[in-house]
Amino acid sequence: MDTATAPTAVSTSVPFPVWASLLGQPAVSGDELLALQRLASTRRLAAGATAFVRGQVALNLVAVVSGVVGLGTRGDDQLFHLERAVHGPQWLDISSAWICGGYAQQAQALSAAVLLELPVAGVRQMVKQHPLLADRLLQALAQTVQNLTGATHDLMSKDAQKRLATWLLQRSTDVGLDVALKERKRELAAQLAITPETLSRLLRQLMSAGLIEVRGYSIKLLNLAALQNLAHG
Amino acid sequence: MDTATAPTAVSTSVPFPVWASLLGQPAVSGDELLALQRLASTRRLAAGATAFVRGQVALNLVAVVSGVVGLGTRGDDQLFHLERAVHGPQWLDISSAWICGGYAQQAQALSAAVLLELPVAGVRQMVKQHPLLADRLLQALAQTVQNLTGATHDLMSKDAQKRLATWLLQRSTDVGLDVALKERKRELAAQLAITPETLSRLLRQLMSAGLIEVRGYSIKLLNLAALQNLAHG
DNA sequence: CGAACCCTTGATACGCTTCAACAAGAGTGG
DNA sequence: CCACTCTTGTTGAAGCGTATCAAGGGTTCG
Repeated sequence: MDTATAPTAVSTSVPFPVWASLLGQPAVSGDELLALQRLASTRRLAAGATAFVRGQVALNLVAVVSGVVGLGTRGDDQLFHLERAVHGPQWLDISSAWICGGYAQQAQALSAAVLLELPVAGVRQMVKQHPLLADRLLQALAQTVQNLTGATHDLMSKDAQKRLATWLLQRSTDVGLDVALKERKRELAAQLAITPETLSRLLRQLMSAGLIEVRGYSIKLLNLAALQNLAHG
Repeated sequence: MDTATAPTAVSTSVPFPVWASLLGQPAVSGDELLALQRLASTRRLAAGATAFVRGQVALNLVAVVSGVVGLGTRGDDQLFHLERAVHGPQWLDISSAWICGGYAQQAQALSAAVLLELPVAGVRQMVKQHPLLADRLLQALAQTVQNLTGATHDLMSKDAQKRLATWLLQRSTDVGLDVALKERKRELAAQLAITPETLSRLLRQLMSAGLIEVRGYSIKLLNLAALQNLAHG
């Protein structure tokens, strides 16, 4: 257990790059940033701790500053069924708070993590005087919509192999031809909406076909063209 | 063919209830509405006409005023694969335009339809002077995110029967215990991400179990409790 | 050392798709 | 009017894709 077993709400300063990552380019002015800083509060979560549950009244825009937080639903038997993993710094939920109603999902820290919480009431006030902030928030929400649209599309019209190929290619553009898994394979499987067993079989299958090379948590892409063909064909 | 074979861009006035439906409550002021009216342009689409295609640069927020427009992707062979049907008055795409990049999906009129287009550049200007509009847009986007989150969740953790039960119950709350299909069954199937054949079998199955009664395009729910049990269990 | 994970592998089962055939309207033209 | 075709929904048989269950190997850690 960490020293921070009880989630504490402290007004710690959040580093600038975090804001840049959340609000995108062009950067908001230092003026607005200061106001945001005053509004924001941070919360430390121990691994396994719950950030919020489905249905809980959403008063804050929530972001992950550092660490990994999983989004999903609690199963019937208290068990947590992971659907998506969010690595900081990134928004965790910018949609629920704008609407009267609760969070749509449950969030649970997969590692020790630091959360950033922005009371939506305060943000509403700020938006009135800082149009640029409104623009950044609209863009962030729009990006979320695009991502989710892509995810739904993939789920509806691609099989597991195609989804895996798509995921590998997306990761490769960030890093290079070597994809180093930052997550457990079971978390990757959850993101792809398949079981760990199926993921294992698919990786073996792609390896046998000579498209990739798997060594533990490091995957080397050997045949980009074939992978792209798989992903989009 | 209709009289409007060529999509025409005319600055027709859009009725008030449409704006109310798009922007939600509390209503924006008449002042802002007038400015929006000046900004907006409408486009008539014949059945089958294409509103926009995937990748096309998105300059407008797009809404359906009346009629039905399908969102999906063009298959390999020019064929259109339907993923979601949008009935007017409702937003068709409020996310793509905010981001540098194109539309995420293709949109095609399923019936004769009227589109409303708002140039995002103009909306950006308006947002600076009308904070209430910004708030309404944020809410609309947030609602879209919630809907998509729900959709992805359903796809990942519910089988076809559960999704159908969920859909029936959702429709029933709007209308009553009789659900009258406004769409072809194949469109419903597409929304549920199943084939028409499977939908037919599922309906028969639920009918045999005495949970519903199907007569053509009208479905009567006979056992709400059992359906809810199916949907959420 | 055993315990607790994580990943793998195999056998089997189930859900859904695909393909093919067919019935029931709706529109069309002889 | 009938024959024709087009569309929509239904039904059946077969097959693919993925989940589930069970077992075993590799680590890490107490």
